[in-house]
Amino acid sequence: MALSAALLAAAGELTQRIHEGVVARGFEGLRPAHGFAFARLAPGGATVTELGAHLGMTKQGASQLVDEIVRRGYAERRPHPDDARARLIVLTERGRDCTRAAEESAAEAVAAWAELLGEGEVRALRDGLLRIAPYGPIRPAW
Amino acid sequence: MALSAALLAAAGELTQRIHEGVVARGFEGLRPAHGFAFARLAPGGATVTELGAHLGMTKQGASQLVDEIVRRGYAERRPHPDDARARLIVLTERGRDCTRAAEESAAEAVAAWAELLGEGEVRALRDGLLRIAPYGPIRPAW
DNA sequence: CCATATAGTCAAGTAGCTTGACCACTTTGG
DNA sequence: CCAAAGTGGTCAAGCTACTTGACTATATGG
Repeated sequence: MALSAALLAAAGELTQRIHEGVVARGFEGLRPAHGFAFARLAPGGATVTELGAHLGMTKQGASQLVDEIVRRGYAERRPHPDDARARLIVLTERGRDCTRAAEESAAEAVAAWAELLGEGEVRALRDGLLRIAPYGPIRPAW
Repeated sequence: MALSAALLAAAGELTQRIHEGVVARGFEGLRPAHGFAFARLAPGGATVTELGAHLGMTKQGASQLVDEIVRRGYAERRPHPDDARARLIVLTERGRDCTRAAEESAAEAVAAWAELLGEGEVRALRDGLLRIAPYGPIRPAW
């Protein structure tokens, strides 16, 4: 098995585990894509257009995604402090709870790997991946 | 940035690069999901049901995907040698060319990483990921 | 042989996007 | 200061890649 196949398989596995962990902690009706939205919203919120750029989709698509998470109580639309056209999307308390749940699930998955590989090798993995992965908009893995 | 985020970002980046490489080599109208189908079909073909299980979708969904790649000349449906109900989906010559193009693109991306990390570290990355990634059906990364 | 299971397809429905049109507000520059 | 162009957001319609449900053809096990 090649590096590329292993990487994609590991990413798929991780996504699945995070999602299962989030559901197990009582947050339903969410898809993995929402997690990336939450991550972008968590530090201070974002506009719909910024969110769309981050997720690699149109602002209309992002707006629909925001509709969903607002309807489920994870976020809310506030007037933007500096621009009357814009709205600042911010997480609610429930949204922050859910974000923490996702972080815990991710940490759990990584901890399971640490048992297989050992702490040192996990750190090496992390460092290698960090040097590979560029910052920027999220891309769907497939 | 955490390991999990780096892993997902690297996987997204890789998928994007493979896809770009495949397009650059003249194979259009394909999505990343098709690559996983090709990988399953390459060694001796598979039935629609097997393909669906591998891709984590229903047999109807897999059948529609097969319709597409057959229409574009990448695969063909043959009678199954042992079971008159079933059909064996096999890659055409063009399908095998496309599979090779994808492998080349993946190798190119990995080679670029090797320049950043060095051969040894890439091998370490590969080994670590292989010990993490289980075999089994493909899961969408999100 | 007959009952049940399995492979595949057809048809209709759905979710999650896209594109296009539009309004509200902001920025730019003469 | 104001007109023109740009930007943020939404609404509506359409599309695509799936899903579920129903069905036919073949296989399998008692």
